[in-house]
Amino acid sequence: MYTDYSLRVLIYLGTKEDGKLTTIQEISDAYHISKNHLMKVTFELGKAGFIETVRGRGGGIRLADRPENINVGMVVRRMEEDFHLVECFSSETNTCPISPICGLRGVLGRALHAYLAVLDEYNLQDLLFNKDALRDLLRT
Amino acid sequence: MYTDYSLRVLIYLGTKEDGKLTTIQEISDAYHISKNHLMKVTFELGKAGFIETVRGRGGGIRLADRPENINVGMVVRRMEEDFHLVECFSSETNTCPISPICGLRGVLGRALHAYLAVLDEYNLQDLLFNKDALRDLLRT
DNA sequence: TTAAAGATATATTTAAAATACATCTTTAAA
DNA sequence: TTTAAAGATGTATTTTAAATATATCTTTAA
Repeated sequence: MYTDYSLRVLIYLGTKEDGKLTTIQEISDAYHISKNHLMKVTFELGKAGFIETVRGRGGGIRLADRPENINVGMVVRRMEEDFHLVECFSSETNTCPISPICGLRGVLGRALHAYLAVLDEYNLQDLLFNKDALRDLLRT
Repeated sequence: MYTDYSLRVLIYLGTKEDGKLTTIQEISDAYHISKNHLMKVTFELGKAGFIETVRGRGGGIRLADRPENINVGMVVRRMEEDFHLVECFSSETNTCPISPICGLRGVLGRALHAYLAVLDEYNLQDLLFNKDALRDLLRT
């Protein structure tokens, strides 16, 4: 749900010097997305432990760890709560009568596993290989 | 978009005797989903060549090929037009300033590829291994 | 010729995402 | 010690897309 914006926030923070704080306003300006919405994203990123948040004047957010240690698969798993491809993935709302014996969930589950396995091969550092160019595009 | 219902329609048709026609009404009743919506799904399934449609009295729909020859990956690819995980996947509406040099699209693209590769390993016949039980659940 | 079936366009409803608004808490600086 | 800048948090509105509904048309077997 917050996956897109979460990754963008982490990329933004990754272009900053280590330990430097960044305000949500600044990221909101850079990507032209709602500051209020970003506050929720950063709140979740903080709860999940990917970033540190510092309240009060002079505060802001920063990566909680080095980019090499922030795994893309983990971020997606934490920020995208339901990978609900077909109705039967969420048992509360499922109404499909064949779900008890249907092979679909297994097949789609295996596919999802493969999807996340690829993301597990990458960390934030891999997305920052051209850090200088990213900085340029984000500070114009 | 139509993926869930498309697969359910194909499973339903797969439980029928070869060549037998099934009305959309019948499938709508079995799954308790909107007949009008299913008509759009079957229309697309027909256009994509997965089913044959027969208009007029006594008409209906049937699989266009044997279940072994209907690949799950192909169905998902055809029925789910946009696998739009982050904004930059659809260039028309993309506003992300870093998309020209961002590594995210590549990584997510590779993950999507792995996802579909798993689905490519399965065909409709694989989803019908317990055809009799499926029939029971669908005709009650 | 009529009724049953799919074809097709438009409109409405529903649900979720995105955004906006408002108020609170924290904390550094004046 | 007050104030302003920052994040925290809850609620409401807007936007978008999916799902459903309505209506009319075409096809075709009985």
